Amino acid sequence: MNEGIRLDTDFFQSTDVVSICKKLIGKVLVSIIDNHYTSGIIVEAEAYRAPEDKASHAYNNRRTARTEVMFQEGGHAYIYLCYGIHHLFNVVTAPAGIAHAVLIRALEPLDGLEIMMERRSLCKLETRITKGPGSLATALGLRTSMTGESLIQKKSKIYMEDRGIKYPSSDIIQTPRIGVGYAEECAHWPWRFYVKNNNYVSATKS
DNA sequence: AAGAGGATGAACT
DNA sequence: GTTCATCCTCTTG
Repeated sequence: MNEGIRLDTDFFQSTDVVSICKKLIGKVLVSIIDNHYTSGIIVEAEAYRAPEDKASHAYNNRRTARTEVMFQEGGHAYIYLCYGIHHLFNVVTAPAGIAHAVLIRALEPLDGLEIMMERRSLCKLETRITKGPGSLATALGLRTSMTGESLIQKKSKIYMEDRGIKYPSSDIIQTPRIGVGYAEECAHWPWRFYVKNNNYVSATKS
């Protein structure tokens, strides 16, 4: 399992969540859940920038029991349930009080393939193992009950690291976000980044 | 107390 | 391309 350099608290404190989002492409997301080590390269992610972003759950600095963790300082996990079925994993960014977050939308799997296949009920390796935010959360064993967990502490069960993976900037594509059509003028903001020609990037609805 | 709807994915045709 | 599974959170009364 090829140790990399853990992303520390400084990485997540910038108020430029779009830049952080772009920098996360190529970083590795690791989880150690139920004693299983699993990881994958982040190949698709989206930035959410409250208070002005209508697509964010914390739009207009709305504070509820669910969104409260988004106001914590950068480096915490925000995991919530979507459509009653899917657990979606985000990293909170910016200093405390600023509710920015990055949604991880797709991974290229690295470690723990067997476990991930089992969690996804696959008998052979298919790209859909970690394609799409709900899929990757299932593959890594991430659940809404883990929302608020720190990714920074040494004992963290969820964290990110840099293993020196780099993509040419021409291979990092920037587009509008997926599934946020309700967000009016914010819907077309190009805050989604993904790796060109990567098979694990989720399909875009045309 | 009740109801609507959502940062989706899978299995269909 | 279409349908639908499925349930938590927030809003309203």
